[in-house]
Amino acid sequence: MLKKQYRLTKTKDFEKIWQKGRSFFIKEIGIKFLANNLDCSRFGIIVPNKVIRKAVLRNKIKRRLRNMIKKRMPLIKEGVDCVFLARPGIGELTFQELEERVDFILKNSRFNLILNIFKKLGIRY
RNA sequence: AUAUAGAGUUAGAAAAUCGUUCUUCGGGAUAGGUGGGGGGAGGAAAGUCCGGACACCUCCCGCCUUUUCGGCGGGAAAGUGAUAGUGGCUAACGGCCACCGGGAGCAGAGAUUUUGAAAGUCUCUCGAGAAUUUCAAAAUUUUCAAGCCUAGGGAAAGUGCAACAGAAACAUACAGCCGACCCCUCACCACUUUUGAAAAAAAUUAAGUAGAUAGAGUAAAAAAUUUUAUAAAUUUUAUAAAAAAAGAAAUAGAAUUUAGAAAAUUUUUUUCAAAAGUGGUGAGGGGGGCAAUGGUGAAAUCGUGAGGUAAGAGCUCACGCGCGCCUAUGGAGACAUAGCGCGGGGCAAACCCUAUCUGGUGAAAGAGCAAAUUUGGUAGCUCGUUUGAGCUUAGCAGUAAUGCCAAGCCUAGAUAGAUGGCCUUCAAAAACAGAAUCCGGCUUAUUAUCUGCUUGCUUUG
RNA sequence: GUGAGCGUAGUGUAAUGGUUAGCACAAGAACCUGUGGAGUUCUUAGCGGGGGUUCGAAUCCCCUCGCUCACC
Repeated sequence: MLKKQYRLTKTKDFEKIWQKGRSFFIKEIGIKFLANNLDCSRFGIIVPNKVIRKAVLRNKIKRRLRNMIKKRMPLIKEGVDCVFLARPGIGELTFQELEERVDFILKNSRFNLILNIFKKLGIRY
């Protein structure tokens, strides 16, 4: 789990992001985000009941996404609220495949979600 | 020892690292944060098919306080819905336990049939046949241990339903059978009565006659007289009785005597004809009796057999089945057995009736704190919330479900919702699957391991 | 968490407990036409699954699977 300050907990926040946020979707996964006025970024994960029927699988995907986010926390820009949305087909992916998809979303530099610290440091990501 | 329907147990372990939640401890003035220790999904957490706990609300009753408000205790009429063998268990249940009834039916056992083998017996054509017994196999069938299935009140309150087929689906009609009973018609037979005809016999009358013939045969009858009696007149008369006269005579009557008809009438018998009546037989019709027969169907007035009857029928009997406001015995009871009686279709998972249970709403119940913004209240936060119909072990009661009691233990509590990522070893780490107020059941999904009541087979004693 | 409804050929849909589950479109074959379309004729293919009640179940009852909707 993320710490509480990095989590989105209120229904209103979700609604706000859903209405005003910008989005990017691929087949298995999508992301919506909106700038907030805080120092840190907050994250939420949505795995709808209709996409995955079984509760065990649903929890598993949440756990995996949480872990991935945790690993990439330092790379992500501050002051953004992100909501990850699972889409049909995500249940058949392995851990590595899901990791690739998440990286693909985050790397999409159109929205400058990932900081350019790597470039500054000279590390190739 | 092995296999096993069914039933039950367990649900990974150890190690490293990154990370999460609850709790506890440390330093710290507090908060935030940080460090150490400990705990952290299931047998189904699932489906939501039932039942309860808990909370509030509605209505009614009682008590307390009271102008009211309110507090405590008890209860749920109708309706709706549910349940349905008996007894027990339970907080409660549609659950569980034990039993009862019903069903299907494996093994086993019995019976029948067939086939084969063996044994002795009998027969004769002397190498075949016959039946019997024993053994084995197969088929059919009966009874069926253990185990399995069973929503199992009421069809002797009422309504309703049963396609097609069938005469007919619960009401007795139709076809049909019968000809016992009643009525009518026809035919035949028998009997009785009446009438008529014919024949025969007998009797009566005719008639001891007619008529004919042939005999026999002699003194009777009558008259007169006398006597007696009676009656009337008084001499006599009448009647009756007796006696005598009367003989070869009197032409001695063919008077007498013997034999002897017919017609007619009546009766009986027989035959024939007609009418009426009675009875029988046969045929037909109507009334009547019957529900056996009708082959269809899932189901046909209980089944089979015998008696019985005009024909038939539980009409009677035997065996078997069913039912009961009945009796006895056994049982706590369902019920069982025996007797007695009845007389006998199905469906209530069709409506319905009976009995029992059921007031309503669900954690989005409910209680509290409370920002911007003073009251109230909203956002939000906290509680409810995991010490409970709890778990483990032992003892006692009970066939069991379960209950009582003792000791020990505390064993998830999240709230965008906690167990994951990477990696090593244990052979393989898996299947179904994730708590959301809690608990008891049911149902469904599913893997591996273990136990082994029962049963089968084998071995040993 | 609570409540309601639905499931029938490839698709859409009908049905009183009782005929061989009907209809339309689609699919296939044949005919027709110079060819195609249209048309005509024929064929294929079905009650979500399991169990029960009943003589008989798509229909009644129970369990289950799947789908949809409503409340918040």
